[in-house]
Amino acid sequence: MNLNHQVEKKLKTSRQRNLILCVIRSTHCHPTADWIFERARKDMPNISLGTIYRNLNLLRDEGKIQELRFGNSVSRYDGDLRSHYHVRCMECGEVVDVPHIVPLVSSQQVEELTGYRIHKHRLEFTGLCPDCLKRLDNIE
Amino acid sequence: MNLNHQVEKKLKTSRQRNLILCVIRSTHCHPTADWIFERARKDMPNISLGTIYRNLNLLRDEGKIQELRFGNSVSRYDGDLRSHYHVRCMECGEVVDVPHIVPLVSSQQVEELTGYRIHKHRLEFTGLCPDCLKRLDNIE
DNA sequence: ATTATATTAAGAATAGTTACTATTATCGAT
DNA sequence: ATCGATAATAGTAACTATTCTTAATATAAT
Repeated sequence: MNLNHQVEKKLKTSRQRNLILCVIRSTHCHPTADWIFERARKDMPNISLGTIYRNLNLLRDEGKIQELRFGNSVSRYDGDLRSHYHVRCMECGEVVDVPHIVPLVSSQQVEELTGYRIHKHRLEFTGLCPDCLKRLDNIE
Repeated sequence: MNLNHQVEKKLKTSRQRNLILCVIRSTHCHPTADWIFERARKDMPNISLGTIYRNLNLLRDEGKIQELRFGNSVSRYDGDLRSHYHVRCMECGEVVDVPHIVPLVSSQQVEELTGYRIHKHRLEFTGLCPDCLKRLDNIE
């Protein structure tokens, strides 16, 4: 839950964690843990899936990557730390960034309406990507 | 994926499914499958958890309930079909509605920027509920 | 270099959910 | 009311994504 009133534990560097970070930064595809695992083991054949997950959580807690969770269960990760939104295709599952959209959401309004202290919000769009749109049009 | 070009299968009524719908409509707490299970078995002691899940999916596909998926994996369900947003407490997990907020999001803008055909969007807020806020203030 | 501690690989464990199977309930047509 | 077709059920097993455990190894501080 990391509310900043606990002492930060010093992380030792590890080749595995560095590799994982490189893998994430080298793609724009918002990869899943499994995708990262497959990619990482090309460079380091006996890295383990547990190591992937543990370090993804560490990197997320350190603030070096973003974890994206969409409706359908699997986590995806993003090396782009800037706050931005995503669209996911309901057919093929592809996830892409929504560029340059201004956050139109007033957290302050929500705080006034609910009494909650708002820390963040998530906005995600679901629809059909251009390829799937075309493909489905051809079928009908 | 239900894109409306397949034949709808006719559903038969069942006491279990009716009960599940009643349970969901009788609360505003955005219950989880497990909560619904515990509540339902008071009326129908040997209803099974599989029945709960199967019917939640059926009711969702029929459009009679909404499935809410927040970051942390467990699904919650909502009998209120009107499009509305939610806030979730990062401490206790409570989920409440954000009342009367107007959807400020322009799907059309996103379509223009990404080429996707947008079907829906999800907006959810995360923060601390009034109770947890107070409790945490007392600790410090 | 030695010591203390963090990190690892491997695999078992867990949580939430879905699938399978034999039986029972529902529904439309007689 | 009865029949035949098929959906729904309870109970259980299987599955998937993730976390935990453990013994061995790597790293940083002395």
